[in-house]
Amino acid sequence: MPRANQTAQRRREFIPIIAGAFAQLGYRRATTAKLAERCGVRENILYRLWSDKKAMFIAAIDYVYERSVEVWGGLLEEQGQDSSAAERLLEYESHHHGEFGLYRIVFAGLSETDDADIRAALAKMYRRYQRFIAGRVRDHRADGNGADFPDASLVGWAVIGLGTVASITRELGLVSDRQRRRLLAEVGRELLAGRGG
Amino acid sequence: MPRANQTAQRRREFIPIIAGAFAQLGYRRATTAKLAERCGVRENILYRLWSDKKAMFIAAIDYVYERSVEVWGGLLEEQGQDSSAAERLLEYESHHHGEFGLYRIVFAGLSETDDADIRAALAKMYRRYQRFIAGRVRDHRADGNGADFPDASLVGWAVIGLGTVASITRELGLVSDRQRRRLLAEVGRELLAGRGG
DNA sequence: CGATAATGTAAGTAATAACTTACGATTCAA
DNA sequence: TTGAATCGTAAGTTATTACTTACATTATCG
Repeated sequence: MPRANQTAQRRREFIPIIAGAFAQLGYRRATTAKLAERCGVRENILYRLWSDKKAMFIAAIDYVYERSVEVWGGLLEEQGQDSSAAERLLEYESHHHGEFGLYRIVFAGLSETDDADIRAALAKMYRRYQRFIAGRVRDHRADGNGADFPDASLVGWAVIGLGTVASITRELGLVSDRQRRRLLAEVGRELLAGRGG
Repeated sequence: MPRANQTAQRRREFIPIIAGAFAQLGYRRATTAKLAERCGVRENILYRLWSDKKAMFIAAIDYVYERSVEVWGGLLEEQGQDSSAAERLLEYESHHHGEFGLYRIVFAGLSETDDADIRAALAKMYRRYQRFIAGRVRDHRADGNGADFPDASLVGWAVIGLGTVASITRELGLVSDRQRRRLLAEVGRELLAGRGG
């Protein structure tokens, strides 16, 4: 009998490295040669694990989203605080957002949006992201904090927009870290609270 | 004597076409062959007008920004209305935003941010864009509408974020046109007004 | 052991795309 | 008319890169 198949294990081993490369370099510059080099193997090894480069990219999107959700999930479980999960999420993001390269990968993907599979992967990720945030906003408001306008689903999108622009300003060195933290905290809190509608 | 040099004229003639191609295809997919084809000439003609592809891209960024500013400038001059310029800007953007492909070009550029020249062009564009919006927000508030918190400069960035996420949702077909309009109008108006701080 | 499938290396291939070169055609003042 | 610069075409060239193939090595389990 031959040796056991380690495919799943190796995928798990390589995908953080691959995601990091896509985040750092973008889709096109992250050549398969570079990906392989960073993984410490030859290209054909990667091609045994994924059908093509696109599949590697989509796997990276999924991975990076899951990492984010893990962190956010942890924030939800921090009980016994007087802040809501939504507030903690904002607070966390204002300090650590974009840590896993989510936004850089998204930008890379958005330049490839005429590819149906990449579009679908991004769309799924955004939908789940927005739903998660909107849910936290609803919880926050249900606890008697703030009004119901603009509605939580719109606020979900707006918070994503806030995170995106925060990433852009960091990427391009447009504002100081302190200001970026204020942007997320002050505007984010304002969106969260809504208006007495 | 030879014939007159038409360089500037031709640049003006081609750049909208080139900008359109970059917006539609992204940086890498907009090959110089395609750009030339759309302009109805051969590649070397473009290379006589710009030193390289990067220069074409940066020219496209500038062009697209200037088109936006033209439109917004027009909105400012519409006097005799009871809405402020900031409100009209939001209203306009909620219906027509992204018309000139600004966001698609930006996404393309953000995937090339390790190129110093492209970074610089994008950074300049963002700074001017944010300053313009923040100025309108200040005017709006100075007329007695709303408070001064969060401050106009942060709101400027937040509005850009709003426009960005609106473009993403459209790009990926994530929300209906109607909801996207609500996103810009309702959340935008909320940001504009600020809180009674 | 030893057969077998997994794992690895190294080289190759074919397509693409940025950029160039050679050269002919056109315009226009002198 | 003509010479010189502009304007145009058509064909290279060179580098890159996604993906493949051929083949050697290794680990496992009956």
